[in-house]
Amino acid sequence: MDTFSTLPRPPLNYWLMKSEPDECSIDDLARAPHATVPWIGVRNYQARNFMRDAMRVGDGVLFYHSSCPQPGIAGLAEVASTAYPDASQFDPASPYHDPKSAQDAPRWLNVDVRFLRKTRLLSLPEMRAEPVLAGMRVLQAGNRLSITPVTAAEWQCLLALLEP
DNA sequence: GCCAACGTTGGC
DNA sequence: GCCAACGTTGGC
Repeated sequence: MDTFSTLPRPPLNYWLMKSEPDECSIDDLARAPHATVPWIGVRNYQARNFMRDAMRVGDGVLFYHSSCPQPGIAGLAEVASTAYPDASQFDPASPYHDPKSAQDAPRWLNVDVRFLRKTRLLSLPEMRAEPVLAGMRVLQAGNRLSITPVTAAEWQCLLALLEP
């Protein structure tokens, strides 16, 4: 019997995180140093709060390709850090520059995301065909939130669909 | 290019 | 604090 199995342990969470493949594709993530990228550029308070308040190291991440010819889930990743100030908000040369954010009170945060593996491209129509996934935010019309929570049931269903 | 959805801005 | 106008996202 595993002695450690009785120790209290915070449950992991699951997330879907959108990335435009022109900006950072699943292949870009795989090739990044340590196969890890800082998830910079989030400028939405709800998405920021997910990173700040709910993400833990080791949380599962569905890497989603958005605004591209074949939108859908392209790979699996994991949360590799807790949230810390997003440096790009203070860089005037960055498209993510926020002149209203102060150095001593950073408005925007990011976590690091680490590559786990590429999957086949799981398309939106395929996801819509699964009743278990019907409630996913990414399937709702007009959804713009770039980070959304995924339930354990949705996660299990998606992993099964992604089996090679 | 269209358009639905939704966050942000700014006048009052 | 309200709310109309505007801008952005993002699938189709």
